[in-house]
Amino acid sequence: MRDPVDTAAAMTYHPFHHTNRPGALPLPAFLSAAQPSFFPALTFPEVGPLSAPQLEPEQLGAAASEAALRRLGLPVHPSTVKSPKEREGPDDEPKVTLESKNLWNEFHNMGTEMVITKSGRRMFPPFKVRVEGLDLTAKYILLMDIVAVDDSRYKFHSSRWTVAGKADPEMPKRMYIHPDSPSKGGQWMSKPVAFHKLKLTNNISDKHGFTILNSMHKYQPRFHIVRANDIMKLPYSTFRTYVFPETEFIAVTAYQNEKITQLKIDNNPFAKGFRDTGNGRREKRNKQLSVSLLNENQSKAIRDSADSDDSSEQPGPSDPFCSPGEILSSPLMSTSACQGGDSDLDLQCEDVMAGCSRPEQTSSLKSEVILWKGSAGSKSADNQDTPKDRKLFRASDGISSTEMDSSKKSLSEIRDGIMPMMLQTQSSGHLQTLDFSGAHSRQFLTVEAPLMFGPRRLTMKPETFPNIGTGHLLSSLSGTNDLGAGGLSPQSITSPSPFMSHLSQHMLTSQGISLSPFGGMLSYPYHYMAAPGAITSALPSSSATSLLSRNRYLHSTRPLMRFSPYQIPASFTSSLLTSRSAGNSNLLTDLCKSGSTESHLLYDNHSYKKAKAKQKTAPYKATVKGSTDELQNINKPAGRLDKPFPPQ
Amino acid sequence: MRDPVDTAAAMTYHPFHHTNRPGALPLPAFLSAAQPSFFPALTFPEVGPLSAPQLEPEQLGAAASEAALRRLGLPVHPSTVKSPKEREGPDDEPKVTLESKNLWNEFHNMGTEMVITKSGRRMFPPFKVRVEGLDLTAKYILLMDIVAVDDSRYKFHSSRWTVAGKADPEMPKRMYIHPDSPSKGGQWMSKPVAFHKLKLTNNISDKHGFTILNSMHKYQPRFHIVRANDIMKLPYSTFRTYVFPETEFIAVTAYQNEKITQLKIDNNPFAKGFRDTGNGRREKRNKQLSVSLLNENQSKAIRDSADSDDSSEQPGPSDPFCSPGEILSSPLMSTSACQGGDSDLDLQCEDVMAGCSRPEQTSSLKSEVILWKGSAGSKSADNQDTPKDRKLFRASDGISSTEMDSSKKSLSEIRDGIMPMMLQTQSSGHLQTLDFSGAHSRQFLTVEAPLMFGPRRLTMKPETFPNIGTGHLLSSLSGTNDLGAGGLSPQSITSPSPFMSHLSQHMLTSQGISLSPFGGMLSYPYHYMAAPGAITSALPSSSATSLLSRNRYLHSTRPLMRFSPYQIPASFTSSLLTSRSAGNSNLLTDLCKSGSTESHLLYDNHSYKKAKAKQKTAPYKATVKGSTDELQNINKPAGRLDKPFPPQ
DNA sequence: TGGTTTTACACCTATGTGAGAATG
DNA sequence: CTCATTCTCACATAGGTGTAAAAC
Repeated sequence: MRDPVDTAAAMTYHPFHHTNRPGALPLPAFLSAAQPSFFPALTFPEVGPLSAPQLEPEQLGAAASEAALRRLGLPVHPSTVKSPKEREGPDDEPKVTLESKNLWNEFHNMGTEMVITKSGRRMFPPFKVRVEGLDLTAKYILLMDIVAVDDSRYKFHSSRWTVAGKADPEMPKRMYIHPDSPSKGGQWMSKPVAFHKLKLTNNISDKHGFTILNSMHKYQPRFHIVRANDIMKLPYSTFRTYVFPETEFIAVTAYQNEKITQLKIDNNPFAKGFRDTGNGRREKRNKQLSVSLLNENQSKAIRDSADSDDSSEQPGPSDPFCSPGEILSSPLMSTSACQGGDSDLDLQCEDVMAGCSRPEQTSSLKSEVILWKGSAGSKSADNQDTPKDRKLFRASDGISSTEMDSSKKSLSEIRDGIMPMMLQTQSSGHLQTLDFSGAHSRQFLTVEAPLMFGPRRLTMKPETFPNIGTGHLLSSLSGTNDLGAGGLSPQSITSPSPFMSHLSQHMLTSQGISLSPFGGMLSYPYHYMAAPGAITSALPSSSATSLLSRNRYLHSTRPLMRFSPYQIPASFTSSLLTSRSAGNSNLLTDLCKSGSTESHLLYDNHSYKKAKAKQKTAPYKATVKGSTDELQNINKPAGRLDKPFPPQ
Repeated sequence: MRDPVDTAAAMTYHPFHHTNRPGALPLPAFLSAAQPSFFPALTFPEVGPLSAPQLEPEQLGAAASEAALRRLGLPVHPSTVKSPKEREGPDDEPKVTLESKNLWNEFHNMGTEMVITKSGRRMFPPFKVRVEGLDLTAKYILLMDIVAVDDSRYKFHSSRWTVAGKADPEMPKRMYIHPDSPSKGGQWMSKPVAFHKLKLTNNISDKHGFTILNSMHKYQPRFHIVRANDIMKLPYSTFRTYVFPETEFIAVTAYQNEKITQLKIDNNPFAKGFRDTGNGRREKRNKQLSVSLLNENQSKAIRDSADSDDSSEQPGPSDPFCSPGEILSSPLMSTSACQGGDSDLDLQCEDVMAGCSRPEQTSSLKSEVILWKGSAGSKSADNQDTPKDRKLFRASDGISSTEMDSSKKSLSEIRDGIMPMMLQTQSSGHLQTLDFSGAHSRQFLTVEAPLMFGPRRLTMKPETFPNIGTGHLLSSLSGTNDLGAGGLSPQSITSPSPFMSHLSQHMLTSQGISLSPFGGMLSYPYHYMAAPGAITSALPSSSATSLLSRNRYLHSTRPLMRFSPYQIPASFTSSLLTSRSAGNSNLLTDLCKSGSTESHLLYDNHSYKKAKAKQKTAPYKATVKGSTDELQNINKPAGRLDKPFPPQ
């Protein structure tokens, strides 16, 4: 990974222009072979840039590879039917590069852990990407979300992570809209796009709009690009989803692997106080400094250089701003970052550096990227391993990308028991004017756009999705866990069904703004929040109700089925579009009240936890079937919601 | 200043292409008139881009204008003799724009104050510039320094700053090399260049490499661009110096003007805790919120938006990374930032935003800039006022720029008692290999380049420079205070003279690296540092000694003469090239020891202060002449140094 | 008991406060 | 010795981070 050769040839994913790296390693046979065989009869009326998986030689470390292989339900090419004119053109084949790849890989190689706390915790290797290939003047909305990787719960035993049963139910995932959205392509491309404000929490009652994760579960951050000049248009826009396998992590409430702890301490500027140099951090440590001595030292030096690095906007407190890990090729440290070629300092990294928005970030261009290419649809095994069973297309120097268009009609064909997931949105909307006034003297934003939600169709093959999925898209599904190949029949918003409950739900709290299709402002977790006094939103008992996102637990009396993170593009999601911005809740709540609102205490923290605990002991299905009472308890508040959506 | 018109036409300084703004105000007559008359017979074999002052209409506020007028000794065109082939070509006419102009102006209009503390303090409106017009692939070194504006000491009385006597002696100023240096033009231009790490201190024993300033004195930050692919080549490279008058400030140990305090609180993310919203900051306040109500509110809202802004690299702790002030045209707040035209949110600021590296920084493009154009040579009055006496060329929408080339032979002619300062470097160098190893596991940097220091010639007219000058270039001069028109005779390194003591001194501590022409590493303030145990550096008593920079106080037995900040390009400086990077001192010290070193406790803090105090009561010259004993005390350690440099 | 989770803490960086100290 | 100007320093605010012990 620190191979000079790697740094020489920057590989970023680009749909059409894949660079073949000279020193590229051969792609595992099963992967290469799998590619063609898995898409024999899939129909791609309009083969999008991502429909035909582009395989790149793998470059990731062993750990990364393993983890990668374990992940299935990869990106799905929606193969939505788009007329040529509707396509976005050649300028819309954005290339996305993960920043701090080296750092991410270091973590990934030993099993990244992300602490989740009640008050919310940032991700440490910060999730930051560099985007290229956007239309300079077109506006885009960039988002990210974090979805469950599988339906397993993990435990850290004897220095290794092992599966420890079925996953706990996932809370609906929020789509985090980058605060700068919408912005012009030129702006987005001018510098790496960071998602620092996205916080992770394990507090299911979180009112900040943080991403709620389950401890000891594995997650995968995803990045989305949507060409839209208005957040209100998100639901009908094409989502281009990028997944960087090395950003996978296991959520924990306390670090399990000491090596991870050490890596965090060594790299996170905010944890300087725990570094060996003197103060704090008593015992432990010492031994785990040998993970890969050379690498460690190198990267350490590199990271520390961030201290003296000034290039970032406003590095702030000692540099917490500059993710040290991405500062890998500062001109002054090119010797360590770019070991290849030139002995002349001045000539190093020239090609790579040129055009980079930040010298420090150049490194990512030099580091390899794993390309995960998802095909249309994938069959999901119960758990990890047996990669062949899955339509996982993986390659190095790339990322997986999915494109879906929820605003256009889409059709799909089912072949070989595999079918691309499609969502058809036949709008019949809602015109509303939302005046977003952030609290705290924030900037004002007035949006006036039609918000349309209409009949939608979802066609899919259930097995395609692991039991634990995004949850933020279709957080709950009615029906059995093994539907026929024909999948669920199309659901229309006019015929409310739990199945569609989350499809149209919309919630934006980016920039402290929450909006709902109902014309009111909603406090962040309105659809499952149990916070006293929190207005949870309007629930017109008519068709509009189907637009409301509901927690999957609402339907726990039936087997839960969730989409795999890799299979459900965020575009369908729409569910929770949030952005951390505490402090505005009052205003939002008030605004919400002004609309047609009702409080829905879906369930409380306590009962939820109880259910969760229960689940840990028994397999998921067992829980669903055996302890319905418990879940019923959780879903009590859902009763109301269930009315318009009879358990089918 | 918030005039929409201003924001429409972005004016940045460009040597050849000066844009004439429609609504430009006429330039003060004396300025226009002064220009030609002051350079009647000056010879400019190769008229550099800056030799002929370009005047731009003024746009600054009253306060800014006043301050600007008060400043003299403006940029000097070195008129160095450069053969056509040696010139850098048309690609080397960089345009530089100060970021956060609005914020800077807000501060400037009420008298910017910068707190200096023992432990070092950042500047608050962060000094950040956007550079354009560089050669994409050529390497550049960007630097900044802060120099005294005049030789006055100030006091804040009855809500206004007034002169309170002669200035105290200045400590040698360090040239802060941007940590990313050297980097390609493309890299520098890809985003604003920030100098966050530069810290201000009043601790003359500072070992961090911070910039040492005198409290209650006025300073002017300067920005320099040097086309060089190696830091070692700095001394022989052409420096393009840019001065933004609105960044002028008075150093204070405690804020004097409450309005400034409030502005800081309102804008500095790190001071959030003092904002009115609840906690901290008890009394005071309330009234000073009316400076310009509308503006205040606007900017306030704008700044606060930084909180939700995520676009910066790693906003880190609460956003300290994004200087709120510069976040003036975030896409979401364009309504307030861009008052003109479109009502459609999506269409606002399009032209301005396009191509900007950061949406927030776009604002600077819209704000006016003051252009200060210095001509070759200037006559300096004793103090402020009487602007006519000075060759001050000033215009709005520009900055002053100076170009000097210390690596080429230079000749000058003396006319009208005014002569451009010139420095001729006839190299006869020193080949050395420096291995820079930062402490703290920092990155490694190995530089192998010839470091040449040879016979040099300095021709100048003493009166050209105010008594208080940069100090970092020629911090002390032997000879009388009023030399004849012929100026000092050329000094050669082979004939050591105090006059040249600082010319060749070289010290780099950027990235925690200090290098000296002697092949050893030097701890930062080695030439005047009094810290116990700190190695102050080698002082070979041979010709090499003349390369060592020495504190001006070493020569205080003679009248002190310093260059005006505007007249001495940093290129000659070379004296102190530093960059904050504490913690490396040990290593550096050790390395220093490995060379031919000796400890020189030049003087201690106490005696220094004593001398300073003394100076406050009596005019500068008086001090020099009358209290030699006091100064002698300070210079005691200098005795050793004086040996090779007999008091002439 | 043991695996998790929670929580009060201490540390880091940055910033302004305000009382007390140093200086004149 | 007093008064006023300056300066210093312990604090408190803010936010992020891991720790260790307690809680669950």
